[in-house]
Amino acid sequence: MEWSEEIIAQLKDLWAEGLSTAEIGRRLSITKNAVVGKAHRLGLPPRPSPIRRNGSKPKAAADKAEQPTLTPPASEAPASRITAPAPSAAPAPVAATAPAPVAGPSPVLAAATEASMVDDKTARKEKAAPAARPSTKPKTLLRSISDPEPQKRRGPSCCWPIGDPGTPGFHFCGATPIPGKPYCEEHAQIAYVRLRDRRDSMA
DNA sequence: CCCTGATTCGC
DNA sequence: GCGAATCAGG
Repeated sequence: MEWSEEIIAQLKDLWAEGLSTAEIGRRLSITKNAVVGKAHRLGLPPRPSPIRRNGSKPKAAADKAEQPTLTPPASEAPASRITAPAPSAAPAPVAATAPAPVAGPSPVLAAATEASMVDDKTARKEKAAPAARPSTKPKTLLRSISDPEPQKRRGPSCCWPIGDPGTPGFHFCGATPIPGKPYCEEHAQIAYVRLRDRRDSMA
């Protein structure tokens, strides 16, 4: 895997957005392990992990246990864990039960509601979102998120990866993104889709 | 079972 | 440096 600057930028971006490692991996056509591994090497902020690895050492490395003569004072900073709503795991507080106000052009709520209903377990087998990369599904999905700062320099542009990262033809969408998001409206639709249906719809 | 992220360790 | 294998919690 060639971790070009672009790819790394993408990784950081997606990581900062709170996407799951597997999700990021899917987007970049790599495995989640690669994502996690790279993220660690990059020193990206760890995510709230369900597990705590200690005590049990499966294989080797059980010898270099600890250095008793070295105990740096734990001056840990207050862990400010932002509860960034993971798009693929925790849909934003969209109006799930609110009947979409038919009055105005609000496909947003409708779509969002629909997406919210698509709960895992129940619909994961259903191809509710066969969204691949360059898909064009007229669906608007917005997410309430305190913008994680997409790009700063120059005009923001959609950074949805087109093609496989690293390959010659690879490029980013470049369209004007939704405010607060790294993707344009078109790609935000498919970017924030849940389910792993995507994986077989890719490439 | 599915998901998740973290760590280890051979390459 | 990389990431599959593995671990481990939900």
